[in-house]
Amino acid sequence: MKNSRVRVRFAPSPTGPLHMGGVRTALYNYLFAKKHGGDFLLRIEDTDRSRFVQGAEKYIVDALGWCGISPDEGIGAEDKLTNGGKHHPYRQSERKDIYGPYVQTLIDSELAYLAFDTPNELSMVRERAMEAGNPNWQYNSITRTSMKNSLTLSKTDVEEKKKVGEPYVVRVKMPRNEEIKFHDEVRGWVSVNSMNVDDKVLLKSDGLPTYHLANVVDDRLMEITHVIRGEEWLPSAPLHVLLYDYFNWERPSFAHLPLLLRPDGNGKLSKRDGDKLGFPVFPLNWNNSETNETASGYKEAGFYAAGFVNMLAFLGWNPGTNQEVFSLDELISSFRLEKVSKAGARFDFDKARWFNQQHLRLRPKKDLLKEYLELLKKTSGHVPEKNWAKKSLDLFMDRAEFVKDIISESTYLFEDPKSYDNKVVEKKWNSDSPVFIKTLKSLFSQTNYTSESLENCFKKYLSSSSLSFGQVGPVLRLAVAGTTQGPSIFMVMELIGQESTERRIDSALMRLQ
RNA sequence: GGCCCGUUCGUCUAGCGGUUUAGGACAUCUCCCUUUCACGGAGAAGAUCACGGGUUCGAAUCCCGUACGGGUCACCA
Repeated sequence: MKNSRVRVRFAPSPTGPLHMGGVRTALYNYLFAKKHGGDFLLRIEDTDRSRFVQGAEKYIVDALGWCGISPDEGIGAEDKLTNGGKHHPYRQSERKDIYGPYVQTLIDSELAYLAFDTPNELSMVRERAMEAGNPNWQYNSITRTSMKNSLTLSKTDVEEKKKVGEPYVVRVKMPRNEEIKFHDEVRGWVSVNSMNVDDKVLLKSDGLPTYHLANVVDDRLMEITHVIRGEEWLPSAPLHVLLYDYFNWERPSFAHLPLLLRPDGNGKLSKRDGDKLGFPVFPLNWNNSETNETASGYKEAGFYAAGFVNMLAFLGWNPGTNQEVFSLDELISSFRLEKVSKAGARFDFDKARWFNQQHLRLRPKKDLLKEYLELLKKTSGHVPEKNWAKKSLDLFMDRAEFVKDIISESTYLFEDPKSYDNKVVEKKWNSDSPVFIKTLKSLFSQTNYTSESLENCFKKYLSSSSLSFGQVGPVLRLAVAGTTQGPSIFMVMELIGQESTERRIDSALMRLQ
């Protein structure tokens, strides 16, 4: 497999929306594939029909699409390749019939066996073990000798049971005492004694394979060269590795990624955290059709896909240089599995916002202007003239992390102040103030309403009346904008124009008397 | 609890035996710019590299133990 084309896969189960941890796993897979000129496939692992959630698969495809990490093959790649690719179907429920023969070869070579124990019987055994002080009963090389399976039952009994249709599962036969070793691309050598891994179910009684079997068989069939997945799979990796050996297949490379942790450090980030933690955990909004609640997504929160992806990439990976702001293409060329860290990473929303700010500044002016105008229209209905909008964008974008910040910071460009900042009123507004702005209003009316001449005019007034900027500036700003914050007041006046400025001054004179 | 994985500033991390008075970024604070707010610039504070033993002339870097954290123990993925 050393010389073959790199092929990786992201294989989520459609049990709900994909959360940011899942997106990161997909991202690392994608980056690795693209870095090596390989393929990134999306396979849906829907062998557990009881946990199937309507709309989840579409959500996964949409979310990856938004991030710009669309699959080259499989689900979501139907527009690129017929049926998603030559290894179709890519939905495990549709591959149901593929697994049988593989299970049979294992049974034939006595590496797997049939087990007739009912779920009820099993839970009773577990319960009894629990009472006896064993909290972790396992179906393994020792206990299987006293269970109802094809190893303990006679051949005719087994045939009889099969004939009458008694449900059974197929379990893998784990060796009694063997070191199972494999090399992990991020952790180095990992070794587990087979004693500690149980006789996992390979084929369920409903005829569908479990993840363990399906994942190994499909990865083989789909020619996957590198299995890159979350650390939660590390404990079952020895089983998967053993399965490759049992089938006599060359093992793919494995890489187990560190988990995304909650900001408080207590456990991994999970779907259930929803918005409880004060930030979205999903890439896109997700409507839960049962509860009719919406969990918020990064896209709708105003994040750029590029910023979101950049931020995710740095949660557990670092190029080893001081560069932090990366485009997708830059991530691809810099990505190396060896630079993935081993420890879990706590998510930090502040840093996420910072990444977005960086990407906002990287945006082509044209695109940013378009986004600004669109959001402006959507939120307030204002449709300003393009050149005018360009100026206001220039004025306000420095202080924004998101496009929506530009809108909220610049509302007074569109609407006369509804109220005046109380602190400034108390501090700066006095009996002289009305005279100042009344005079300014008439002086301004005799000049061009451009920031330059307005400012000149203002300064002339200051020197001729021996006034300081501090006495008059804030008062003017208060009257025009209602607040003391923001960019140059002369630029603001230029943008809102003479009529509006004079109206605001008059209004302030009335309301602040 | 068993097994597995991990542990460098509050957070993400650089570091892969000597170039380290442990570097960067976010957050925090100070100053400058702006008589505003941000942006920007300069700077400060912040990590005895979890702890204890080794190995070595020399360890954040290698080994062992302990502690702590996380993951996982289903006919779920």
